[in-house]
Amino acid sequence: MNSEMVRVYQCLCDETRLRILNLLLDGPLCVCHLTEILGVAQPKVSRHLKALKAGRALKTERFRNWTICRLPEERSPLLEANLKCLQDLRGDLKVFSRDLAKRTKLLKKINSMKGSDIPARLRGGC
Amino acid sequence: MNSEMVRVYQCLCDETRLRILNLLLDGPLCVCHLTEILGVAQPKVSRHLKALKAGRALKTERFRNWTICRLPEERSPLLEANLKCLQDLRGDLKVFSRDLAKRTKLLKKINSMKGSDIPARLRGGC
DNA sequence: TTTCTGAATTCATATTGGCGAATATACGGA
DNA sequence: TCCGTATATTCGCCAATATGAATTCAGAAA
Repeated sequence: MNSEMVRVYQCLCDETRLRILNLLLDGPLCVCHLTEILGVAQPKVSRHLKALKAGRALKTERFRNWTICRLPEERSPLLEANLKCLQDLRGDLKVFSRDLAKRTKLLKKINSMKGSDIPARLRGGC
Repeated sequence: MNSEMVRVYQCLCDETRLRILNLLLDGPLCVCHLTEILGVAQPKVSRHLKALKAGRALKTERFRNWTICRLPEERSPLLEANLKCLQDLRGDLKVFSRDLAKRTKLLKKINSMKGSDIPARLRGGC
């Protein structure tokens, strides 16, 4: 060690990071939308994203000015199991449900605006 | 939060604590045996045990001079899932296998000594 | 009571981690 | 080229955590 295991747990043991993973379970988001939904300062979000990347729990992709965040397609068994746990438990925790509701609302607002030229695979993001 | 979730992850994100959980998956152990198997200082073990208890990932029981450590019978879904992960992954990580081998050796040595008067449910412990 | 063993706690210190505020960088558009 | 938007990084600070060494505490045995 610090084995893969410890690194994964290290990035799971923070509330903000769990909230981010919870949001990304429903699809990609750009940093600015994450920031808005979470209601925290942007540098803070950025730092937590870095931590998640260090634990291989997050991938980012640049599109124009935006950084699109998503869960990695290939995940260690440990990460996979814990994402599933998060899925299962999200309903029980107010923070998580509230974030998801905000997410839905925000994306609806965006989609109702003039058609964006953002590629489909990034949609829902920015 | 700090929800149950974060607390669980907090106690999983340390190598020594994972090693302890790994050992306890195979049955109870007293603090002195844990100390010997792990090969670390006793106060350090003691402190990590305290951390595990804080995350409800460990129960202790006093018997004479010894403190017997075991996994709690009732575990949150999150803890349960991660203990299962540990089971699955233990074979891949040298530290874990080495600890288990040491454990086996130590217990064999102890059992070959004069019959102890320790209750059966604590056996394997001290 | 004294002594011994096993375990927990304290102390001082070092390391890490998170945070807000400010600043820097990257990049597209005017 | 200059500007504005989106994101990342740096800095200074504080809180939390980990550690070794020493000490204390609890209980059993002599």
